[in-house]
Amino acid sequence: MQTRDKILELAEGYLLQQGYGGFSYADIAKALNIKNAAIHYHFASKEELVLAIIKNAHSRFEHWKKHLEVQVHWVRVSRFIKIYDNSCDKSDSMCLVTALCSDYALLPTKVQGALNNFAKAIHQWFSEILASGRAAGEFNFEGSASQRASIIQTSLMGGLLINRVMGRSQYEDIKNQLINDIQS
Amino acid sequence: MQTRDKILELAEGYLLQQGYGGFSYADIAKALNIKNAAIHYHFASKEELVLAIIKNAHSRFEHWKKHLEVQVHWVRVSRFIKIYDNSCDKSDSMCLVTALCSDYALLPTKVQGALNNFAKAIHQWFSEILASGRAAGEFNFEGSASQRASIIQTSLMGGLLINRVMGRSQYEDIKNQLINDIQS
DNA sequence: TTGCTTACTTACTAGTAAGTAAGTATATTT
DNA sequence: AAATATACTTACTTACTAGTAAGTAAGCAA
Repeated sequence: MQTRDKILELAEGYLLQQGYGGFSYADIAKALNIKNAAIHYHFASKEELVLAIIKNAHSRFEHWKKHLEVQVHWVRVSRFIKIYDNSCDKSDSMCLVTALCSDYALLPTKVQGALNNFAKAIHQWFSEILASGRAAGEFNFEGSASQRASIIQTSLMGGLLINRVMGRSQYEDIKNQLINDIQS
Repeated sequence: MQTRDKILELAEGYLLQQGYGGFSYADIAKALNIKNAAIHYHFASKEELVLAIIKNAHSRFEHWKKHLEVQVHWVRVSRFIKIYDNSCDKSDSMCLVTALCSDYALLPTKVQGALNNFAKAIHQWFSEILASGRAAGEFNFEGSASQRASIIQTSLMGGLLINRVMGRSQYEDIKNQLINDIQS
């Protein structure tokens, strides 16, 4: 594994745990036993580094989407929720959207833009799944698919945060009830 | 208004917008046209300052609760939601729990503890309102009151975050559907 | 074998973070 | 009038931030 990829992986981990302002080049350098400047060689600025993280996550999401196209709607939804479960397992991380939203005011404009695109892509995909899943009789819920998608997404985002203070059981409670709320 | 209170008010505003790591004594000093060290006179450390902010918010919450005891359940719930609306209005702030949860790993232990108590108090109050409101026939929803409280609270938390990238209309969508979901 | 690229290190800068020690002006108490 | 407390300022420290300039060792290409 190349240094560049190790930096990306580590930085993403830190970002999800501490937010944009919560990690430094020094943290990464120390963990990889390289020098601060070596990171600057691969990513000229923190802006570029985080931009690369978002780009990576976005492209992973696109592949994940395509990979799941063969599945029925409820499998796709449960896999979507599983992503948040994994964040919970992985040292009480936030999701990428949450981590960046919470530091939104500190973000360089380009990072805000990339985050915007990513958040929109997730919401659009999830809304479509819920809409066509309902049409297919797999789901049953009140309100528009877009509204239901927003509630589930934001509740999982908040759930990962509240997990940090209230513990895993509350996250599980939320998740189970969100699933119940779309059950036909 | 005393300097101490001005510091508290300003610091809370910064905390809600930028998180724990996102504001500094210098920011506050500049805004109040005093020196860095003057803040240390009132609050020896950032830990003490944020502890005072949480204590303040917690006691405001207790008074608010008591003040609303005469109201029917649905008024109390709509006032609760109104708090999040106000955060949205006030320069796209997060709520206090969100702001602190997102920087949880950076928080001094005492701050984590105070946050814990505050988050628990909110959830407990809200669960009780939903439970007794349902018993009184004012609400109708699936699952336990605790689960429904968690969903509404975390979804509003996430809603305030997503408002920053997706705009106010998505927040409003979430809010309206959350209300619909408990309507009898 | 000379030159160029890759992937760094060394050594630094300017700026900012929280925090502190000592001094000062004003008001209050004795 | 003298002593004390309040609410600061001045001037500083230590530690860390992102970022940079210059140098270097290894590998590949002509």
